[in-house]
Amino acid sequence: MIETANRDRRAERREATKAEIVDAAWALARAEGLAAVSLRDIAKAVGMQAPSLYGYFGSKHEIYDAMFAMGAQQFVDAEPWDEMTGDALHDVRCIVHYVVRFCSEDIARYQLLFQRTIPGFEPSAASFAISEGNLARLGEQLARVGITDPRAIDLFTALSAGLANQQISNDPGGDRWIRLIDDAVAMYVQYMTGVGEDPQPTDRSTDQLTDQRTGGAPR
Amino acid sequence: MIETANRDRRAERREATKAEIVDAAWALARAEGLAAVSLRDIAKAVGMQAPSLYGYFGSKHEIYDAMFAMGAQQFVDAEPWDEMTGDALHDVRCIVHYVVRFCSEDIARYQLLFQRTIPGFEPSAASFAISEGNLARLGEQLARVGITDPRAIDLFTALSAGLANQQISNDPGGDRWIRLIDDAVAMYVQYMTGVGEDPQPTDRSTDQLTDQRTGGAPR
DNA sequence: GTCTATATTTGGATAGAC
DNA sequence: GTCTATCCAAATATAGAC
Repeated sequence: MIETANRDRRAERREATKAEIVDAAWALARAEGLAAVSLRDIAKAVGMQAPSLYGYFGSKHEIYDAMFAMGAQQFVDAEPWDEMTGDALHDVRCIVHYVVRFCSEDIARYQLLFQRTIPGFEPSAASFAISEGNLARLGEQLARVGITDPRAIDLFTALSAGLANQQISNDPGGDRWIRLIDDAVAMYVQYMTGVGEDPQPTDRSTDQLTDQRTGGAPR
Repeated sequence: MIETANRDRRAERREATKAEIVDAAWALARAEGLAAVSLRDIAKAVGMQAPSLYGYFGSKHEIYDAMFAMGAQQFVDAEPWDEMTGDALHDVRCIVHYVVRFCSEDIARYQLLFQRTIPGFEPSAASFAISEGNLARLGEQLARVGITDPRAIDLFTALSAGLANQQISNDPGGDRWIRLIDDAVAMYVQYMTGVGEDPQPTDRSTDQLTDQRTGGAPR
């Protein structure tokens, strides 16, 4: 019994140290860029020498994999699905806001999770499963507001990815494309659900994009 | 006179060699990834030793810069603007097709031109000017079909970038998002120009995405 | 578990002969 | 202009002492 207790304590300590290492790696990635992360710097950040890291991870790629899993898990944890109302416009808007903010608030995380920027790195099956779960739950939510066609879902991901990508690439730290989300979602939902219900819905929605803020200089 | 002629020939030869080096660098980037390009490999590809490259470029970043300029110039050269008709739907569709194909047919080029994947590299003013010219001409074309609002243009770039990004990241070599372009453009143009002109335009367009190809399994 | 020491590889870049 | 030789730095990873 005492032995088991000791083992548990040791295992807990070990997991805590691993988490500390991954946290340090993320901090470095955010500060210096994902590709600039080195074992030396990680070790220095946690008060170790580089070789000591091999007591916790078998290779640098294993650290990347743990980072990947952590990032994907963060997406799960902050999911906005208790805010869903069943109204398509509101719910889709809410989801896209969440996705774009999640991507643009941490570019390094975005690159590791959604781009292929680390040469030779691929997430393990376990880590990748977290990501696939995210996509599946997203599909469920879209289905709940009546969007079930695979092509419609692909268009949704393209729209979200495009807004996030432009925000990150062309206005990092700003909100130039974030401010477009509501209009983009209006366009999408309108196209998906049909606008025939409202006699003249185009007047208002078109104005939002073509007449409003015409004088506003984009960054 | 003879001296000038000799100088010209030498200059031409020099430019030809520089072009050869940049071509080799691009070939390596496409084969091994942008970050995996090394001076040694470039030199080997053109039949030189690594230090000889410094007779043509002052640093590796200068080679990246020349690659950037070449990629941006390729975008100019293949521009589809002699195919413009003045019809918004047709022209926008044509432009998006061009952009998405340009991006997805060469991922290394896409990464260098549109993502920030090389740590510490920024294009020179001259190279960047080519890119800005591209964006400006794109804006002119959109204006010609009545899309002038900065926000509308931003939404256009987001939509194009999103389709290209998803195509590259999730279906490289395929056409899963390329096949969505026509629908995406219909959605966009419909939202921009207003659908009030057509009594019931939503029936057809909605069907395209929600009912058509429902059984088609996405990759 | 952590360290020091080191192997190994691979880069970019420079010096100087030819 | 191109070469050989070399420098220097940085990175991953391993061996073995403590």
